[in-house]
This record gives sequence, structure tokens and C-alpha cells, in this order.
Amino acid sequence: MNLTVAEENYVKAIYKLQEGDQAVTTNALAYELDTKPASVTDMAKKLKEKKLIDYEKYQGITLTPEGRKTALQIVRRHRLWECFLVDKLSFSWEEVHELAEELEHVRSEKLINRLSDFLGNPVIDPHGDPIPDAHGRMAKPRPQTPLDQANAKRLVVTAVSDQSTALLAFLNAKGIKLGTQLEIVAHYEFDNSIEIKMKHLPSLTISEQVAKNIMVRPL
Amino acid sequence: MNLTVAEENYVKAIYKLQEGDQAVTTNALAYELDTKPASVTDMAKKLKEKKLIDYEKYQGITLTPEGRKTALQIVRRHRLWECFLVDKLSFSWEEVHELAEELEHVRSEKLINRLSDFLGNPVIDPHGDPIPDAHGRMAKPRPQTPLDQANAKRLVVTAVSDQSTALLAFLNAKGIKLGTQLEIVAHYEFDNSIEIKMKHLPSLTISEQVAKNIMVRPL
DNA sequence: AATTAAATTTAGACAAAGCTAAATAATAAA
DNA sequence: TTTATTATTTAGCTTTGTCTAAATTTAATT
Ligand SMILES: [Mn+2]
Ligand SMILES: [Mn+2]
Ligand SMILES: [Mn+2]
Ligand SMILES: [Mn+2]
Repeated sequence: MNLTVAEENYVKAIYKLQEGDQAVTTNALAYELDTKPASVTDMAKKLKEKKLIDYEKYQGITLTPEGRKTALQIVRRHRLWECFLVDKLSFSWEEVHELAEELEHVRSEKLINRLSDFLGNPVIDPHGDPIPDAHGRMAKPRPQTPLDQANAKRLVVTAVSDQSTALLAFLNAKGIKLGTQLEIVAHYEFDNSIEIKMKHLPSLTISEQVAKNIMVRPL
Repeated sequence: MNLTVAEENYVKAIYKLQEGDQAVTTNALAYELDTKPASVTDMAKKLKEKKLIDYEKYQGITLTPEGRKTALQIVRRHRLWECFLVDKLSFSWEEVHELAEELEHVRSEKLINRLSDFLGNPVIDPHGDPIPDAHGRMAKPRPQTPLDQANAKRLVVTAVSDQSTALLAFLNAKGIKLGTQLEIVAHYEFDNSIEIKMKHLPSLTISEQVAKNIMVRPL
């Protein structure tokens, strides 16, 4: 099926919001895509027509199996381009999302498979997110939790769930990246901030907001 | 100025057709872009509004200096992506044009300059066409002529002027590529076909059509 | 110079993707 | 269970880029 760029962006956004299998709401999708609910309703009708989503008035949106397959292809392209930009062109992780948002729409199986080979068939992208293979399968991520809910003391950073430039730039400034090892020094109940310690660095206190978006697993 | 993909394709096509400085006709542009003359007229009005072209009814189209600058940026992106695809992803020269046609529309100075560095700042693309630098300057190509007009006997292939898959595939089949050295054995007046000889290979006769599109210079 | 042919433009329509404002449905509060 | 609030949809309009058919201009031929 031949999708427009807009349709691809919708399908990917629905995939992202559809954690598990609960329906995605019109408003949530509008917010995610920085558009208006009325526009989402319009597009929902088109995507239903193309059998990429299940949609009934007022009932929210879910991807069909076909839609999910499509979404995974787009996610694959997005994440592989991110890897390319970071690994080969030396971009930093907060710069690549925007560019990948455009590169992901160049549709060519051959291109993307060769790109994957060229990169050594990576399985996670620069933000720690898994990359679907050519068949849409991804390594199920090793168990990870947001830093604010971690119970172990010694942890390693495995991903960032919010990928805004603002958060990533903050983490850069503090020297936190994928693979960074850290120790929880204290929880402060007042604002749920967390004090952490990385090797060779003075300890540092981060807000709950930040902690929620750093994914970790026990070391 | 922020151009749409369609506008970029028009500007690039006008640049391509505007050999020297003669105006590009509506019909020629429509044919080049595989669209209809009426659509070209519509777009001409928009591009004039954006000061990218000079255009008066019935008088044809020429790029303004601003338009030429824009065109050179697009050409730069196109040709650098072609280099990437051939040099890094092992595509062959007849496969890359289509893909570059899409990749060229990802607008990022930083991306394209890093890509250029990554590729070693190449100055010609896989078809022998010069690549504009970041300032829009290109090495003026060494003098070259179409094979059908060459007077020297021993020649080297420097570029292909028609880049259709059909021609490139034909050249592949015959073992002709950039840098190939050949000798003219005979001209046949009947159909202007040309017999050529490459080292270690039996001689071979090519049509005028083909010869017109192989650019060569004396060895 | 008049006529024919070719090139170009205009008029009117359509599909895609978006918007605002108004209407309707679903949910939450009183 | 009414009432108020929030979520969603509908209606109508806009922009971009395309098309066909008709009109007009320019160029080429008698
Ligand atoms: Mn995108
Ligand atoms: Mn990512
Ligand atoms: Mn293009
Ligand atoms: Mn080329």
C-alpha cells in the first residue's frame, strides 16, 4: 500500500501511544502529532479505509495487524537512520530525532537493509530503543525500570524514554549516557528528587521529572 | 525560504534544462517533470512570487540568482547521496538516482556537510557529474565531448549524460564505466553507429543513441 | 496576409491535509 | 438524575499541487 508522509507519521504515532492494546484517543494523538483533534478524526477515517486501523466513532483507535506491520517498518527506518547519524556522522543523540523524522519516509527495503548491514545490524538505537529487524521482530528489551522506581542501588542506564532535545541536552551536561553506571545515594521525599553518584564525579541531585525518563537496570 | 518538495523538484529541473541562459519552456519542463503544461504554468506563478525565477507569460522561465543558489544546494544533496549509496552501500549507478531523488529533500546544512566529510568530500558523483561545494561552487568539468563527436582515437569515459536505468544497465552489460579506456575502431555512416575497442575485450558496436550519451576526453 | 498548427495560459474541479467554529456525545459532578 | 464539563465529530473553508477542457497567444505555413 502506498502511504503519504502524513499517513506514515500517524501510523507511527498510534503505534507509539498504543502501549499494550488500549485504544488511542483522538486528543492524545492530536497532542502527540502537534495537530488538532478535528484533523485526527479526518485522518482516522482515511486510515480505516486503508485498513490500517480499527476505528469506530468515539471509540478510539487501534492498529490492525497490517497497521502494526507498517508501523514497525517505519520505526525500523527511523532508528537505523538515527544510528547512522550518530555512529557514522558523529551527531549527538539529541540532534538525530528530527532528521530521522524525515529520513524515515524514504521507502526502500533495499536501502534500509543495506543501511542496516553497513551499520552492523544494530539492535538498539542511540536512545536505547530496540530496532525491529527486516521482519518486524525486535529483541524484547531486557527488563528495565524508570530510575525513580528502581530499588537496586547500583544501576546502569539503558534508555531514555523522553527524547526531547531539552532532556537529552541536560543529560549531556551531566555526563549521563547509555551505559553510564550510577549509584543511588538518596531519595528526597519533599520533591521526590534523587541524588546519584557516578564514578569519578561529585554526586548530583536530579528532579523526579528527569528520573522518570531515565531507564535503568540493576548492574 | 522554505520550499516544498514539489518546488524543489521544479527548481532543480529548471536548473538542469537551463543550459547556458536560454529560457526554459513550459512544455520542456512539463516533460522533464512528467507533469502537464497547465501545472507548470501554475507553479511558475508561485516560484515567481517567491523570487526564484523570472517569468513572464509566454516568455519562458529562467532562474534568478537566488533560484540558482537554491538549485545548486539541491543538486549538491542529490549527488552526495548518490555517492553515499554507491560508495558505502554498494548500490550500482543505475539504482541511485531514484533514491537520491527523495533523499535530496531532507534539508539540513549540517547533515549534508557531515555527509560530504564522511565521503571524503567527493567532487564528482557516480555518473561523472560535478558536486557543488557548500558555497555552490563546482570544479568546472575538464573538457569532455560526447563519444559520437570525439575526434581523438584513444579516449577515457568521464560521464554519462543520460542517466536512465536503461542506458546505465546497457553500459553495465558492456563493461563500460567511468574511467573506462577505449579506442574508436570505426564509424559506420549508415546509422552513425560506432565500433569501439576496450582492452582485453572483443570490439563492440554501439548505436548513435548510446554514443551521444557517453562523455569522453582524449587519453 | 490569412490560415493552420503548436505552445501556453485560464477556468474550473479534485484530493490531501490542515484549520476554526459549531454541534453532538460521553463523562463527571452536583 | 439533571447539569456541567470534556472529548469528539461535523461542517465549511484554505492551501498546495495536480488534472482536463477550453480559450488564447505565438509561430509556422500556405
Ligand atoms: Mn516522520
Ligand atoms: Mn530514537
Ligand atoms: Mn526530488
Ligand atoms: Mn548523478
